[in-house]
Amino acid sequence: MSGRNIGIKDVAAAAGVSATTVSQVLNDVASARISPETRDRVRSAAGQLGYGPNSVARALRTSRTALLGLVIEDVGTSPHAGQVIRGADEAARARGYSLLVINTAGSAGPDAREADVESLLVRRVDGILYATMHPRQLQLPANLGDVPAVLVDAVSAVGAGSCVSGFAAVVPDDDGGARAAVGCLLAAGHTRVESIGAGDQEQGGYAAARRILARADRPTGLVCHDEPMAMGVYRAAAELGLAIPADLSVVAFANNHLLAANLYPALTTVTRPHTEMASRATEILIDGIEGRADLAGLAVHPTALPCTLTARGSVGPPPFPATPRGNF
Amino acid sequence: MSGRNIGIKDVAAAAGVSATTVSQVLNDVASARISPETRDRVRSAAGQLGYGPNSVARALRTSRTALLGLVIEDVGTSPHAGQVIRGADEAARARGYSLLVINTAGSAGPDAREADVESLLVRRVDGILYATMHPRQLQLPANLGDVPAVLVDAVSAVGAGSCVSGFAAVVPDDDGGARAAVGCLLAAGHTRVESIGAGDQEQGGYAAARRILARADRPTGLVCHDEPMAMGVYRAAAELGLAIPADLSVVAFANNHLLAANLYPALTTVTRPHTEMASRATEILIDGIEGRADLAGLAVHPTALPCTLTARGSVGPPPFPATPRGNF
DNA sequence: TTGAAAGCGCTAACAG
DNA sequence: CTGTTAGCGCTTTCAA
Repeated sequence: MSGRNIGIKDVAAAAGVSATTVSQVLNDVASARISPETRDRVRSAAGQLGYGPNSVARALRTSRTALLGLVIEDVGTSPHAGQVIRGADEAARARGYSLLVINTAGSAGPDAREADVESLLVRRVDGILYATMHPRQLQLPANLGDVPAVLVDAVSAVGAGSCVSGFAAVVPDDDGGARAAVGCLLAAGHTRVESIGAGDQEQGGYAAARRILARADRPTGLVCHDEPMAMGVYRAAAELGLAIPADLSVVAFANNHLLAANLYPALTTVTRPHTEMASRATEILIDGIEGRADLAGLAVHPTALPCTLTARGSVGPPPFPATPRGNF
Repeated sequence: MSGRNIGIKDVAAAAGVSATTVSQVLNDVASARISPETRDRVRSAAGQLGYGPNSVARALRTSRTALLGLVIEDVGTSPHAGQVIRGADEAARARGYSLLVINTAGSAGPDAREADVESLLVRRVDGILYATMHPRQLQLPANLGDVPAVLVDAVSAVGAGSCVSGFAAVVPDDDGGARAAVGCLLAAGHTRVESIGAGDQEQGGYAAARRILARADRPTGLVCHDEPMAMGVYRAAAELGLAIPADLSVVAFANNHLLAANLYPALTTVTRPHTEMASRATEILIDGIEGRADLAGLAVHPTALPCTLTARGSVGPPPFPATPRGNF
């Protein structure tokens, strides 16, 4: 029942004051000297009537919408787009902002990207979060510069090196994540650790894993760059008679909790902090909008957030003696 | 450079006409009689100046924001929240609307849900899409009724039966999906088909699968209610020496393409049409907002959209003779 | 300590 | 065929 159609002047009438006073009381205007009694009267009248401000009118007047645009790649395909949205939503809400979300194809060209941003600018968003699904350099749409903007998971191709025209960015500390992955294998006692990655994607890493694991000097620990690879490794290991983790330990960069937890053995993962990156980026953006932070200054170096190692069942001590068992 | 700060009167001045004329030309107002020459002059002036309408001012004037609220459960946890967002985004954009997205915890109580909706109402959204992550009856927040609303993946607990207070809803045709799942097993020649579902969730269905597959009269085809169960079945089968699909065929309700495609053998799935449900719901909602459809009328029966069977590698003909091999 | 007045940019009656 | 006028609900000088 909260009256969506009663306005400031209804409250004013009910409280026996002017609209100005209502506005000042309800917005806690610092410079306004208003007696405590009046304040009470206004507030209770507002409460009584179920008054809620009309954010559209306010936006028109102040030219601030408290709307944040979120451009996000491949929502619905990528497993972690949702985490980005959640992080941004939480942080935005905590500071009184709302999220205008727009999906963009990872494959989209510059024109389409510019149109996506434009559709947010038309809405007069106060700022834009630009999230990509894989950490990378990005050719950004030119109109992104029309409002404060922060990148999530990507760094500006333009800004790299030339500190001047870049955007503030929040990225995962992949190097640290890789160190953590290798480190957990070393800590378990492994000495022969390899990684299979970007170049080995046929059949989700299965072929590469077959090749690697068939070698006499095969590694006892493997770091995978994503989930499909880990699954390929599991399959290859099973076929070669190698048990995980008894004969082979596996760690993977992965964000699909559902998958990692339900593999057998459950997959030890390094996860990128998508939710945190998004909420951090959102806070930076809002600070920038509100003049609490200098976005241009922050653009010089991206903010890197640590990845998290989640130990599950796929890492154990190396076999000893470390002789390949083969497929008998 | 599209001038975000040049207004209708700048265009009017440039074209030598009044603001009214500009507004009418640019909005193609049907009742306006304006000469073609004037129209041209206005349009080219607008183009020249890079004029874009101020949607905030327009919203204030017309009390229509062209904003749709999307309340969505467990973004970031659920694998298909993204698909819902994508479907809604596409449909909304196609009709000139934008999406205000808000995440809500699946576990949230009525008060929190009401607050979530309230935060959208404050923004003066023209309508709300309310998406849950599992098809089910739902206790809806009371204030959802304040604007046109359509449910995605859920039906109103209130509206069930009593056609009066319900909301229009778009749901998956799970029955049809189940028939398709069973049907593809029958078509492959199976005669002993079972399903493992809601009651068997410990260890993702692994325990249930062990039990079922150990029986002498074990089924040769299994329908799983979700991905973790399918993974549990794969594991149980492997341990019991049952090959998929030679000894056991598996179909699962699943939306995680990444997972299904990378299991070995790849998992045959029945997928719920989340993207289509969302875009359909969005269209219905917009039709309702624009007076082209009667949402109350649609509330009587939810719109059910068909699930899709994707044949991958986990279904084959049953073993013949169909004798259990056991674990020798 | 409070109120009157102006105006954000736009649209919609109504007059010409 | 086109322009004038009013006003959406709010904030913000400025004056009282």
